[in-house]
Amino acid sequence: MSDSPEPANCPLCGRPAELISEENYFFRLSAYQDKLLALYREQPSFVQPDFRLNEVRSFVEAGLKDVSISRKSIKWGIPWPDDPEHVFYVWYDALTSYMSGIGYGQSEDDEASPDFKKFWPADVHMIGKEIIRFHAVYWPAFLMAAELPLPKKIFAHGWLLFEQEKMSKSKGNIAYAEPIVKSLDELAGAKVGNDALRYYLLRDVVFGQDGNFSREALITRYNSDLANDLGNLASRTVAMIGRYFDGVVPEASPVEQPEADLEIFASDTILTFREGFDQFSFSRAIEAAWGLVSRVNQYLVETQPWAMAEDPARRGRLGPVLYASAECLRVLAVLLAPVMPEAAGKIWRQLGLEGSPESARIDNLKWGGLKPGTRITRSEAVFPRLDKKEAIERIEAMENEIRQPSTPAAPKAEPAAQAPASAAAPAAAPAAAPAAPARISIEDFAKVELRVGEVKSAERVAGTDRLMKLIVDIGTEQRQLVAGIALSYTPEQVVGRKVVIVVNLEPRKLRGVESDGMVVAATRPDGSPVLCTFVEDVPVGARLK
RNA sequence: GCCGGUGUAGCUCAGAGGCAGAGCGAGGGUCUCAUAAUCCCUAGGUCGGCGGUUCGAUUCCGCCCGCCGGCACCA
Repeated sequence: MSDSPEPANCPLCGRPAELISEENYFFRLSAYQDKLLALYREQPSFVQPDFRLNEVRSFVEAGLKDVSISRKSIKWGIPWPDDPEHVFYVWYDALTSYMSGIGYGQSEDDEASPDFKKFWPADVHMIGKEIIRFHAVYWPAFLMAAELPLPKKIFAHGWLLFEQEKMSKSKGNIAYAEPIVKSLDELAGAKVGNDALRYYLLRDVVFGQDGNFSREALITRYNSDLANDLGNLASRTVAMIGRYFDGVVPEASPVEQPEADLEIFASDTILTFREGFDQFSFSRAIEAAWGLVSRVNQYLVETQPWAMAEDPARRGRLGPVLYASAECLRVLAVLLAPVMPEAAGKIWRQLGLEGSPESARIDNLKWGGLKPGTRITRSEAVFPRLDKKEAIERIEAMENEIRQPSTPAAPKAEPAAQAPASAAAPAAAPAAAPAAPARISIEDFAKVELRVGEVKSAERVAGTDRLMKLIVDIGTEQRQLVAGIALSYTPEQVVGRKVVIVVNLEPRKLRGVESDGMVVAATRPDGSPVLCTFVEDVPVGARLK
């Protein structure tokens, strides 16, 4: 078993781990170290963001161990060819499903599948940062071994933190999308919640890095960016065309300098926006779009179309000004369709356009697509303004409702820790099992000898974060053992404490220090340990059962 | 412990060897087409600390401190 050592208890379900040994097949990952390093060197964009490439590279440079890729003790799984006793184990088959899912290996001629030909090699694997190693190291090595083309890029996104903390089911600090979306929809009286959440996350979080979710920031963005800036721009533009041109889009010419400038600004925005999306810099792309929103609002104040309407001498300018504004809105609807499909559609329809903004491909987006003579229709606000306090309270109330034990079905989403749920399948292995916790017999339990011990001395193991060397009196003798408790305790805090010791565990060296036994501790959600203690006094050496 | 990143206005962050910037929030003003929205003005912040290079550093180098991430370690 050169695989990762198992913890004493399963961190997911808390059941004790069992030490077993069995024969496995291995993949010779060690043989690919140089080839992988060459890949990273020649194709630095293979792993993104770039700081992840550094991590991956240093992992590989530290030396690769062969990986176990089969199991004998598991019944389910893909059978090993020519050895029916084995099935493939997680990563090997999970990663392979990227290809089998699009037809690879489904016929004699492996590469004959039209889907496989069309989609492989993938342009990008979009994954969570916690599985970068499997996608940026194992997976290309597997593919090299099979002499298949590698995906062009692995992009690892970050995690979403909740008010600066990692989201965790046991802490109950998870932001579920559903109550947020529903609350906003209800308060606004329109379907704005989904768009608002998507906008907020893509705009506020630098994609690739960890982001922080806060309800207050969400509502602030909603009001200032969506309601005040974009929503109001749509409202005022459409209203003026309605009022001054009976709802018909006016002629675009004659164009004067301000309109010409605006057109250039809009065209630049399209380029910047596309660039941002191409590089997965969604926040930058959206920022650029809002640069245009501001620019048009500014343009309206500068040109003052409402004054033109009153002034016969300038009335001729009114049409081109409103046309330019409306055309910017159309451009924005196309750009923002992937971010806010609902709102983009609403703006599109208000402008009287056919089809949908999604169908008007960003690649083909150019100034001038709005036809004079088109009949617009003013309808309800795209993003009605919300009362911040009320909105936050509403979201919290709805979240609490969902957490009620009366509706146990509500909390779902297994990978609680990482918010943007990870793409591939590592969770499949642990997640598939917990349905029926395995029971052990009393005899099995009796094999574990637990005794009360008293800590006589304690010192940190130099050069480690968590290790502490303890001398513990277990009644019959004094034992030296190494415990991973230094994150939570100082040596002074544990000396003299009574603790629970597993005394009949095989001795093992940790960082070169002999450890004969194990201290029993619970694990907090953040991984820090809490020593097992007694409320009443117990004699040293007492056996637990 | 090793490796990498980061520390800039109340908040979120840009930035670049030579007058410190944006958005939000806050204060003041303006317009009235519009969702009490828009637009304009206002932030005097030791650009984490200490040294060094330089005519000149917040921007380059070194050390230190804080925070974040990766690896080792968690029997």
